[in-house]
Parts: sequence; structure tokens; C-alpha cells
Amino acid sequence: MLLALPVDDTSTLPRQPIALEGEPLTRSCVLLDGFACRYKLSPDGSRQIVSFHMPGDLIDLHSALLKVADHSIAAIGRAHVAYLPHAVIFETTRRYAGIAHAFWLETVIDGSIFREWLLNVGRRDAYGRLAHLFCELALRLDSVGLCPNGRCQFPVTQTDLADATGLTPVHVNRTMQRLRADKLISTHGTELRILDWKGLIEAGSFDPTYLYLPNGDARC
Amino acid sequence: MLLALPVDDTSTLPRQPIALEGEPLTRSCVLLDGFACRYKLSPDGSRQIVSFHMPGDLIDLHSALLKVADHSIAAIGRAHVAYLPHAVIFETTRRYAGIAHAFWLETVIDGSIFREWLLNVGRRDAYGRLAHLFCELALRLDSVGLCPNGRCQFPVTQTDLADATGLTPVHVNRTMQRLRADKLISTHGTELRILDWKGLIEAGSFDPTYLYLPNGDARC
DNA sequence: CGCAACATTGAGGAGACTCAAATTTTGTGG
DNA sequence: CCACAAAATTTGAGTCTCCTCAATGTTGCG
Repeated sequence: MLLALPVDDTSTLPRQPIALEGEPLTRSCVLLDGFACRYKLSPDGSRQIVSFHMPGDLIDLHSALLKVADHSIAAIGRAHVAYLPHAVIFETTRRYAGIAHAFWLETVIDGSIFREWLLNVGRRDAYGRLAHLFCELALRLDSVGLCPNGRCQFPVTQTDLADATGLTPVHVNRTMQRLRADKLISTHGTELRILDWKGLIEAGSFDPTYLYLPNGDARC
Repeated sequence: MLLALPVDDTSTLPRQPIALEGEPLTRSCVLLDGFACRYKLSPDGSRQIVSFHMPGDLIDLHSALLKVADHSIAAIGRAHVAYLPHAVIFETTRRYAGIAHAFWLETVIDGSIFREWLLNVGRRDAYGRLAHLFCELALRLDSVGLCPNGRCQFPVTQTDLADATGLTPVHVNRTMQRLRADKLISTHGTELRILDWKGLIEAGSFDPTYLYLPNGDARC
């Protein structure tokens, strides 16, 4: 549905920024293929990833209402993106109330995920944080058919995971070793496997309600 | 403007929950007077406050699009709230495109603040986290005239601050003593005073852009 | 005046960090 | 298909921020 709208451009990117904090905003990004993340930089140089995105995600729809970006977007691994001009978004919402509603809902769910991340970073230890994050990502991937049998392509590095969970890469590494030793997950190159859904959900005290997935929570 | 809409009810509350996670949603809350916060509970009982609210805030506008609440709302100290039925919200957005746009923008800014909080909790130490939080709250209060000369009524307890910053009350206490010793803030009962705006902004590496305040950032 | 909530203090422990180096994997070009 | 460089992962040792537990002041309110 989204792709039926006239998009501005399409491009492939290795691991580069797609949009930068502080830039004026004229269009939103649709992720066609690969992974991406949004992140903020603190003045001292450390990075906080605030969301991960997978194929089909309209990454920064909210930018349509803002003049300046408060965060950056970067590809993780290789990615394809399309650009949706804000003018198109507004024209569409003006014409179709249903789509306007859907866009608003998208923004609302975005906020719900941020709240859950806040709980994750603020109140869980490293083991729980990573378990929770893997639950979320695997479930979201599964909901678009990209995680059959608990296996998915997962180009996210341990440094990325550290920046998303508020930990250091070293500690992420040691914690993932525990997750593997406990037979909750395994990694083979860039492939991630969920070995024990139930255990992972418990380790991360994961409840998928906040994702508001249409097809529900088959795995939970 | 908002208060010209027909509201459902009004009530005063000591420190009780106004809305609970998991409840079905039929109306949104407008805070008329006092302070409130939104929070999530993790299964092990710890609490993460995800936002603070001050008079005039439409606290959970986003709930209009959701069937179930993913968080709770509680008053901090005494508070007055009005309830805005979702039906009224939808009728209004259907009739007035400008208000629909304003509502969506409200949701978008809400998300921007969550992203900044994620950076705060994930990437700053206790001293910076509290400094940043005080900057945000004082500036938001100032923008509605509730923090003249850097003084404001501030009924938020140290336990609340701990739940908002991902720290423990004990550590918040010790850190606030440092903020006071460094002459950045002072407290007198429930009154909070910003003694050194510049110092506080630097300590919290605070940049108010993410708040998208209409009247700008007089203090920064 | 007395209870309850809040703020403060102390001592000890643990999770996470820093720094630095080694090892493995990945990607690229010859 | 191999060699090399760059990136990512892994390991080790030592440190520090922040946490836990527990007790003691302090303030607000009925």
C-alpha cells in the first residue's frame, strides 16, 4: 500500500547515515530491504540507538510534522530505502481519512515501543535487556515473515546492541555468551537463532502487548 | 481551546493511579492542576516512570488509538484532571483538520521526548541524568509560567526521580547532594530552585530542541 | 502529638566499565 | 581461490559507579 505512493528515490547503502540530526526535513524514509536504526549522539560522543527497523518500516513518518530532525538514521549492513516526500504524505492524509488515521496510529505505536525501551534500559539488568531486545526483534521479524522457525538474518553487531541497551560492547559480549550457554539463542555468522522462545521471554520478562502487532503474538 | 471541548468529568486525587495498565481505554486525561506521571511496572515490581506532566498537558492522547493501556498514570501530590472521551476526540478531528494535525503533532513530540529520555537513561551517569531531567522540567514549567525566576513548586519525590532515571532512591539522594553542593539547584520543602542555569545545562548536556517548545528556549 | 512518608547516612557488595590485547570473521582485490 | 586489511568478537585484569540492606533523622498532616 505504501509503495503505491509516488516515492522520491531509491538507493543502496553500506552502513552509512541516511539522515542526520539537525538536518531540515522534507521527506520520510521507507525501508525496503535490510536493517536500519535511529540514534542520537550525546555531546561526549556516545551513541544511543532508539529503535531498530526492518523491511517495510516507515522509519521516520513523524518527521513530516517537524522542521528539524532530533535524531539520525543509519543503515545496518546493506539496506535499500525509498524516500516519501512530506508533501505526498500530507496530500494523502488530506484525501484519505483512513490513511491519516493509520499514520497517526503508526506514530502512537512508535511511542509505545519507546516506553517499553525506557523500561528495558532503566530497569532490567544486562541479561534481561538483551533477552527482551531479541524477543522484540525476532517477533517483529517473524510478523513480516523474516524469522521462520526462529531463524533470521541479523546483521546487528554487538556494538549496535550495546548502543541500544545502554551497555558497553564488552559487557554485551559476555552477556551474550551467557545467553548462548543457557541455550536461549545461538549465532552463526549473521544468522540469529532463537533456541528457546519460552526461556527467552522469561529472561526478558517480555510481553508483546506494547508492539500492537496485528497478527497478535503467536510465539508468546 | 482544549477545555472548550465537552469534558467527561473532573476530580481531585491525592497520589493515586488515574489510569491503569491493561485497562480498556475510552477517554484521555487532561491535567488541570498539579503534577502527574506515566509509568510502567516490570514483572519483578520495579517501576519506570516514562514521563512527567504539568498543568495543561493532554497526558494520554495516544490512548484514543489504542484498545488497551500499555502504561499507568498517577498523580504526584494533589492533582486535578478532566477526562476527554475518545468519541469527542474523533468527532473533533473529523471536523477540524487543524486540530487533527495538532493532535498528531502532540503525539510526535511525545515520541521525541521519549527518545531523549532513552539517551538520558542509557548514556548519562547519575549526575547528568538528574541535571538533564531538572533542565527539562524547569523549562517546561517555565514555558507555562510555572517557574518564574527559576523557582517552582515541585512535589516530585526522590523516589519518583529514581524511577524516572533508572536509579535507586539512595543514589538519587546522594547525587542531589552533589548538585546542591555544586550550587546548581536548591530545594526548600517542595520548592525547587534553579540556582545556575548554565551550569545545570552543561552538567546535563541539555539541548532543548527535542521539546519543540513554541516560545523557544529563552533559558538556553 | 504521633504516625507515615520522605530524606539522609553508613558499610559492604556486585554489576558494569575501562583499558588493552589477542583472536576470529568478513570483505576486498589480486 | 588466496592473501591481506579492516571489522567484529573474545579474553583478562583491575576499577568504579551504582546497588543493597539497614538504620536514623526529618517533615507533613490528621
